Amino acid sequence: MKFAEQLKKLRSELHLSQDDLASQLFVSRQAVSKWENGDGTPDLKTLVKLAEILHVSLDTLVLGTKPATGDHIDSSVFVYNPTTGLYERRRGVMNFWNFLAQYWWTVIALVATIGAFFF
Amino acid sequence: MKFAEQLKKLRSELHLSQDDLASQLFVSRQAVSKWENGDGTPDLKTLVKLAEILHVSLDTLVLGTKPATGDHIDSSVFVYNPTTGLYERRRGVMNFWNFLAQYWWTVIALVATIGAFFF
DNA sequence: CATTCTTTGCAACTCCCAGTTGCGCAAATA
DNA sequence: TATTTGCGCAACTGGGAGTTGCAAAGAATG
Repeated sequence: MKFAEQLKKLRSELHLSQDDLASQLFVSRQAVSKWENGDGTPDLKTLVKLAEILHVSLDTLVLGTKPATGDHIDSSVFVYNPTTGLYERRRGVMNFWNFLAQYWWTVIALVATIGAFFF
Repeated sequence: MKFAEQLKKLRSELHLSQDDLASQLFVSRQAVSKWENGDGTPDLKTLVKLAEILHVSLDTLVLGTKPATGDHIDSSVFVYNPTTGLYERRRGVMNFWNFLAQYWWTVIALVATIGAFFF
């Protein structure tokens, strides 16, 4: 059971703060602190999200063991594009404008909906 | 999250009763029943023991998949800073809600601004 | 140096839910 | 028919997962 150390190690390797993790997991920063200090463990659902964020298998995250090498695609790094039918390397950082480029319709809908309240 | 089905499947494959599992895990028989019916999840410590008894990896038990191969650092989450000479963290892929979590104030401002046009 | 900002740990509290006990119900098995 | 095995559901309880609040050590910034 190397979860605590693994978490701290993997998190620092990604240059993430406890706060960064916490916000992505929708828990408080102190919760993450407890996990790393062995003062508690996350629930299963959160644990799965953690493994995704840290890009490791559950076995690596919890036990610190290296998983057997396989030849399948890591879904956390590649995303399936239904249009092309291919696995494509995902984008990196998404800034505000990248976001708008992809979700402009959502924003419009949001504005329209909220705007409706003012009439 | 296929834990419930996986547990039931793996257990029956080994011809074990819920009672058998429960006694090995030092929990009540009904606890195992809840897990299989999706009415709850075991704690992390118990989960690890469960994977051992069932002779499967945590990923197989929880996700129904083989352990991920990509237990490596995703270089796309780093950017090189020529000034500091260091690799610094940058944010990964954002989904809609992650975005809102960080830019909710911007969205509010945006809505307010656009809304002003209607008055 | 003084002053913020960032990152983290610890104490105290709340309350949710994992686990328990108890009961009932089908199927086997004798 | 009785008995055993295997399982699910309702009701309850206690521990701990998560929270807020406070404080400290470094790192920036001026």
